[in-house]
Amino acid sequence: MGKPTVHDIAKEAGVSLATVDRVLNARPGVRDKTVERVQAAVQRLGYVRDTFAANLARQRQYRFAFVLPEGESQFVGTLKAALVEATEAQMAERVSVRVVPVPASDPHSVVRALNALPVPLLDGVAIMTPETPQVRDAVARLKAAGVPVVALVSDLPNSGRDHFVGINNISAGSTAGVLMGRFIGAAHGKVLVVTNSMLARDSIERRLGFDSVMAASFPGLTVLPSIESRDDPERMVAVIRHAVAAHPDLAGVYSMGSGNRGLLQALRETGRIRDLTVIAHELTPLTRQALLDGEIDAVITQNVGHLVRSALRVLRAKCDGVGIFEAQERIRIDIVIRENLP
Amino acid sequence: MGKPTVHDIAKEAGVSLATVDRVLNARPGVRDKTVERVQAAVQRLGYVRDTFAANLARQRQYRFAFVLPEGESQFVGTLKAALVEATEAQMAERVSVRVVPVPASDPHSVVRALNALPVPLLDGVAIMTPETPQVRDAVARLKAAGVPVVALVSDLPNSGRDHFVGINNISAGSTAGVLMGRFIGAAHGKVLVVTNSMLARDSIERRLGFDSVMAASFPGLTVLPSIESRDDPERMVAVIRHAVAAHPDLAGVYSMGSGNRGLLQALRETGRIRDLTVIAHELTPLTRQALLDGEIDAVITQNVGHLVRSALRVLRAKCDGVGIFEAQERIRIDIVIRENLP
DNA sequence: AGGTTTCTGAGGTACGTCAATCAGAATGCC
DNA sequence: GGCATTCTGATTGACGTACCTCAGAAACCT
Repeated sequence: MGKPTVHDIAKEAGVSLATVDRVLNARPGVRDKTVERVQAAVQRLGYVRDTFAANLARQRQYRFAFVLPEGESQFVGTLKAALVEATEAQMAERVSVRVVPVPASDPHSVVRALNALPVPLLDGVAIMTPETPQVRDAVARLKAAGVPVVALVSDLPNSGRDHFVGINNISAGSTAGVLMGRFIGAAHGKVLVVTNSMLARDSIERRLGFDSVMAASFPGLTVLPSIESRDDPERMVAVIRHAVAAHPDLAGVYSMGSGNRGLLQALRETGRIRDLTVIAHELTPLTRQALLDGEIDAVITQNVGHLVRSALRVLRAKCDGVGIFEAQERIRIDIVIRENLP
Repeated sequence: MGKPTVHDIAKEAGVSLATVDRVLNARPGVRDKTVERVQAAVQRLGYVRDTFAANLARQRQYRFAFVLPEGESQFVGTLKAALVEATEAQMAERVSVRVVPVPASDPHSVVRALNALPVPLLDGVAIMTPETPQVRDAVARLKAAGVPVVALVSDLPNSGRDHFVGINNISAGSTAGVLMGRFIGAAHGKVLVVTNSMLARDSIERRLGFDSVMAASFPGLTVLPSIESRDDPERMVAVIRHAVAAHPDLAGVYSMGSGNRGLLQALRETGRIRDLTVIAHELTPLTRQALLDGEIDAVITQNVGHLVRSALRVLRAKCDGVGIFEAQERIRIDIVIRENLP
């Protein structure tokens, strides 16, 4: 015989359909003893709610908002593309997504945008912004309003967010460190570390992981203090030029954040890009080409497709009050070299 | 207003519901001109079939069989576990899976098992077996009977399988090669390559990729002829012991297939496991522990969760006659070191 | 015992699609 | 024009669950 339905449960438990429904949907008005009887029947028959039918009957709609940094970052661009692709594929499953661009560098605008979200028309929010106390408060407000919230790419701990979809950046930094040390091979040399901003949580954590590995496993390599480009390509070119000139024994460059365009351009100018071991983050058209050209040796990345699909799955699960399948939601730290480019 | 339904399409096209249904489900009995009218309406309104309702009404059942090698291989074990996990998660989506274990080394039994599949009760088959002409024929028979077939892990080209779920093993070998060369660092040395069988398609392809990279990029390193363990741990121990003794300048070991237990044990015995750069395939409890212990330097793997989920998605898509979302189904070649262990 | 509150049963409608029926319209053919 | 054939319309009943109402049963209080 086929899968058990609510009717079978009702018969098995010796109660009516209405009672089974009340128990399954945690509605009030059922005695504890009866609840137990129903749950026992569910167990015995191995009943699983038919999500197709349930979603149909419930007229469920998943309206999500993705709060993403505006601007021309390639990483955010690929993320958005993946989001569009994923939502198109899920349109048949009643998922609709609205992207809310925010100026990530202006905390006030971010908070204003978060507070301006049309809460009653939203079933979930994914947020990718730097962590500030005000953002934490805004997230807490969303949560209080009953809207599930996931942090995307960069975590918002202590904000009450339901879930973090992204990688462990300390591990990512350690991974970069090991590759850097082993790829350089030489016993001695200097390593340059660049990022757009050391204020971002990601960069701090990556540097932490990177340093600990370098200190522990490659004591002969000297890691220079972080250089910040502050989202300014010209500044990047200038500081790189200076650093390369100042350290003739420079062996590697670790780019922790965005701004790879300026970095690569600057390194090309020095004429030493091929001799250096260059490791960057996030696979984008730019870094992909640099990998193919042999300018970048390895990219540490997270699959944007997984990121958005995981975020959507988690938000849906939170809406349904269902548990999530942890193993599937763990975003891996991908190592990409020319040979395993996807 | 909400999403358009079949009723809206009917109104828009000026036809009845029945006609819309016939067009949508490619049933006969509609004039070409009317078909076009309906399709135009679908386009105009942006109608997308509600899969929840469709699957409910259709009483769709996806009954799949996974033909997997029997035996105690850790990789197959993790694959099975992932399969169980995935099907449990999809139970609510009417997917049921039966695992059919076959003695992979005996082509006749494999073919017998394939031919014994209860075709009328099956909606799709995933097959992970070595490629032989008889297997190709059996797959062709399944296809002829209208059963979608996907090849899993190891491809079955020219068999008419609908899809291959797995990695490009030439690239996997190249990836291993680059890591081997760069991790060794030294200009000279020997590299041992071991596998259980050089008859398997995977091993041949991996060796191909590995050799081409080593020859092109690391000419100082000498790659020794492949050693086959033939699934015999004792033989593995013996040949490893011999090889290590014969080549004092051995710098690395590349394990292309299974049999890592015997390999690690043999290498431990020689006392040189820490000095050697060891690269293996497939992340299993064994290789994971070896990574943590610093015995293996890197593992090239494919995520078993992705493998089975992709196989299930593709089979479902083939059943529904729907296209697949290529980007999501491309299985990546994962590089795992201690620091980015998932 | 009476009344009040808390549970439960029975029954219905709806969700969007599939699948089937049957009658009627349009078309093609001679 | 008559007839057979091919299309089309209108209608209906599933599918499994959600959610609502209303009446009646059971338990609880004084």
